[in-house]
Amino acid sequence: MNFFLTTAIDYTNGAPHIGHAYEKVLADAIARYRRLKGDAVFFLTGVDQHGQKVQQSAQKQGVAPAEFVAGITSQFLSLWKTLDIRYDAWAATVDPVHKHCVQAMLQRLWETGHFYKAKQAGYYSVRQEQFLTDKERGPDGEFGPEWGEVVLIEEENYFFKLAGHRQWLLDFIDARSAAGKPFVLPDFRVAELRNAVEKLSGDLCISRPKSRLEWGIELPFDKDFVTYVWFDALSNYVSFAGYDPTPGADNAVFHSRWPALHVIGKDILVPPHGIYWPIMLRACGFSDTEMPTLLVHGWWNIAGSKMSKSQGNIVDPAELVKTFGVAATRYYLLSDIATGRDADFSEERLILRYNTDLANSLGNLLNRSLSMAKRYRGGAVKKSASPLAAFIAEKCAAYCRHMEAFEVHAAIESAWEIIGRCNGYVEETAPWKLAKDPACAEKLDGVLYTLAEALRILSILITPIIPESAEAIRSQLAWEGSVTLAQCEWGLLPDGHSLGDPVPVFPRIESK
RNA sequence: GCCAGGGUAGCUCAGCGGUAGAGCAGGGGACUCAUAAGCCCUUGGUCGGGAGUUCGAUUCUCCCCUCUGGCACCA
Repeated sequence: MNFFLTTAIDYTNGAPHIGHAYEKVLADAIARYRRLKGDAVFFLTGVDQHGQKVQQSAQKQGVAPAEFVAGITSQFLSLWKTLDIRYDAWAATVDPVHKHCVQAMLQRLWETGHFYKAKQAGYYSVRQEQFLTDKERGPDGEFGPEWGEVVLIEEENYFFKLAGHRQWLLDFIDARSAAGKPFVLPDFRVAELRNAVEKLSGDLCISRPKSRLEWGIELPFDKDFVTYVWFDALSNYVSFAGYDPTPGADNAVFHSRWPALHVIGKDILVPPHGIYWPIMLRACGFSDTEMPTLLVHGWWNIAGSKMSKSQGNIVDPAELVKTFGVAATRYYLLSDIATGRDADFSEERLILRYNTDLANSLGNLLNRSLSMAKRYRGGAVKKSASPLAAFIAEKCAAYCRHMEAFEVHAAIESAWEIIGRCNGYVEETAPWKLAKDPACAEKLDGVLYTLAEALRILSILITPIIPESAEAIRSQLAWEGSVTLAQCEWGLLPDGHSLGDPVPVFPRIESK
């Protein structure tokens, strides 16, 4: 089965923060799970490099936009490497492939009458170089001093007709929900989107005159304009998957991938992904069955409040990895938040979860198991049946169910129930006592094999969460078999298999 | 103002008609294979406030307070 998932593309105007990192880690975990399952995964992520703010920031630094963007982009690329994000394609919007696709899409929609040119009048901040809406007005109804000089200007722009699609979109959203395949996940966000669609009025401005913004993709039908924001950003999901918008084009490769699961933050559900995107696709001729699904995640708050530059509470994920390691960072981001909801970030909590779950529970289980196998049997295990096999199979099934529903935190819990059960099993069977009594030799063999097998299976289950550590565990188990969900079957460790030496995979973080 | 979702143990949250659960933190214990890890037991809550429906409500209904999103509006 083919599985296509994307993340939002990050705006290259500033350094990545923990929110960017969370989204990619979440998507990566889902992608890795589907690979384990045997799906042909196409995982697309990238950066949004055009636009006003980039142009301004570049100007401020006295460099060309392309150069500025390359610098920030490299920060993202290096972070994804650090975090073990394994994507299949990289969407950078300055890419010529993307540019061609966007222009072809614009041309097609222009020719089919989805755009019109109109005069727009409004309050414009010269300093910020943007139109202001009533939202920007202060409590006194005036535009605050942060906007500088505000003038009323008129400007011609191109608009995308949205209003005519309102009823279709409502029906589509309802139909998907009724079919048990909500357009938006978790489904509590469907109501929020529906609400917004109900109130949909007016069209979408899709251009900026070059006199005001040069750093963008030129409209193919009017050289004086570049396209602004959404036709540039959203279309990355199709342009980098091989889509050719030209009517009648052969899109076999693209269609083998599409439709996608878009992993996005709650801030960009309404209106871009929930309204503009499906309408853009429809205008391009996509049918209802060719519409994507949106997986909307929540935010990490810092000490209860939003992360923001002005509050100076931005958490740098690269720094986090440097201090605590990839495993601690990924594990924390995936386990301490319920998909779709918000959570509170704290380093204390990260350390706690790491020490409790990784070092004490899983790490110690591996360490004590290998140590006993080595001490009592020279590292060799004898294949045998286990009283834990059924329990483990049950938890594997629960793990899969949760992963399929993108409830990664719940899947992690299922895996950790196996660890808890194994640690309890060690206490119940007390191998150190069995080892003293030659009559218990067979029983001891059974316990040691059970622990080794459980750890082998666990190493598969945690692969999507902490791939590097999973590999380290397999290496200590000296297991070189393939790593797929099918390998979670009990009893694949051969009779007489020789385990490796115990070395702590998750050294405790000692905090003062 | 409107829509949605919260307010349950010190903390993070689950439960959702029969007077409450988990993990972590706190307290106690037995053990020793292990990263002073693991295991067992345990303290702890008038389930935001009020009214109603019910034999019975944390769980359903209504009102209020409060938090979080989204939308709208105004001088």
